[in-house]
Amino acid sequence: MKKILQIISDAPLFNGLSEEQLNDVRQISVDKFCDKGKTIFLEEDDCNGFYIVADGKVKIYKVSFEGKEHILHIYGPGNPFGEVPVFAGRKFPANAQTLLKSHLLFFPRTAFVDLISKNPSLALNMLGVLSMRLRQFTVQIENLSLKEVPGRLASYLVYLSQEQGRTDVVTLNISKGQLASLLGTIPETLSRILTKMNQQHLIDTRGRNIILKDLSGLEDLAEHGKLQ
Amino acid sequence: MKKILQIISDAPLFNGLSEEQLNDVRQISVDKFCDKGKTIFLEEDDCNGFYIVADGKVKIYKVSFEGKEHILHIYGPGNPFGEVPVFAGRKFPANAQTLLKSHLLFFPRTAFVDLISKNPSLALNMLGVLSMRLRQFTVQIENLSLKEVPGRLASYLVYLSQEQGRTDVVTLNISKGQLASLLGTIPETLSRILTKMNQQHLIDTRGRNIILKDLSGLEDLAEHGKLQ
DNA sequence: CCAGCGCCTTGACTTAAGTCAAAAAAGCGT
DNA sequence: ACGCTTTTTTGACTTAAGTCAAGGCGCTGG
Repeated sequence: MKKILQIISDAPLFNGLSEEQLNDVRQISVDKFCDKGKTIFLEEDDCNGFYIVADGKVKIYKVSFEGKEHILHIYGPGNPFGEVPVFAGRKFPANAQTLLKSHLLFFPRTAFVDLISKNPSLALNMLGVLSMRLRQFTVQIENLSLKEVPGRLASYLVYLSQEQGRTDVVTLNISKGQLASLLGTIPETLSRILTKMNQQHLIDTRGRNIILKDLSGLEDLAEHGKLQ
Repeated sequence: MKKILQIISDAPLFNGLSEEQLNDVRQISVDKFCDKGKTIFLEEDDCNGFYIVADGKVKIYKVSFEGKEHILHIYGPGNPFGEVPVFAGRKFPANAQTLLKSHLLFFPRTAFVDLISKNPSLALNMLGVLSMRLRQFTVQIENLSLKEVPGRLASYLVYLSQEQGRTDVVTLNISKGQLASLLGTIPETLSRILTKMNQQHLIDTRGRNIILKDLSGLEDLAEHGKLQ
């Protein structure tokens, strides 16, 4: 297990804080260990703080009335989540559950707000985090409403390629079922589209490894939003 | 034209600031007057500040490769927009255009960041604004991916009913074409669904006035996401 | 090595919603 | 009130993607 102070100082949210400020942050943090599949909070739950993933993986998701699930984010080490109700409204806007055995840091609301009030750079960091989220949501909404599923998948593959720094092959770090939910579709549809992309020599799927045979073709598809 | 200081002190973003702080805010604001249909900024434009609507109406929207438009927000007096790149990334994530002749206040990036650093309550207000936006986006994504168009329309009508404080009738303050774009669909589809809702005695459309004949039916539809 | 289980794929079918085209209705300035 | 534009509606048709059901693949553990 990494030292807590190390985890905190590695998190982008606390970037550029002084040793002393980092220690203040550490003081208010509370450890929380969760097994795989543990629900951390549910939409509409009252919130008294937010979390940072120290280790493991967490999904943030919405569920429809019929029980269909749409994954909004999957967060790994260093990522904060559940901050929205700290600053507005008090209730979580979505659900959170661990995908792996995880170690979380919990930051109580009032203590954290105090800290922010005293540290302008922490406030600016948090504004940066929320702004990045808004940017990502903007892209997600664009994808959902202006692109078809093949375009969304292509966007995701291009994103993975940048994320993983490779132009030849990418590795999915989630199951295809979860990927379908992240793209706003269902496993059957995703599977059919992967098959089509194989046929068109855009990619070559080898389980969770996807060989990018035509990256510029994928970029095109991500841009235009339609297959063929 | 309302006095600028009045506009500023009425905006939620500057809620609870002292007289002196409000004056500081005023000092850095720059007036901008726009005709109807004026593009304020385009996605990917470099940003050197954000805006608040003093008077008029502004749409924030994305455009697909084929030119199809999806409206993300429509903002009226008191609403800030274009804040994301002030705190992260520097480029606007979407486009902004006036829907009416409008009066905007522009806040230059560096001066505003200075102000925030000195005023913790301003920082917290801004965190609140961004958090509310994230909450709204979460709902939008839920609507787009987990509900069908009738469900989204019902949600919007219920929202309008709360907004306007009436349970009997609501008034659209945008055209049906714009509403279609806001709901992530096209005018033809929206028109057909309005007709269906009329037939099912959920509503009665009278131009831009919509009589809510069965509000609990609409709430049901908004929840379940399917018509019939 | 095989059984059993979850994950993924495939097939046949249904359906919500988009496209294209045209008509009807509503605004708007003169 | 008139002619003009813009917005909204309607109809016929196409299509992307969802549903339901069955089968295959690849694990892990006995």
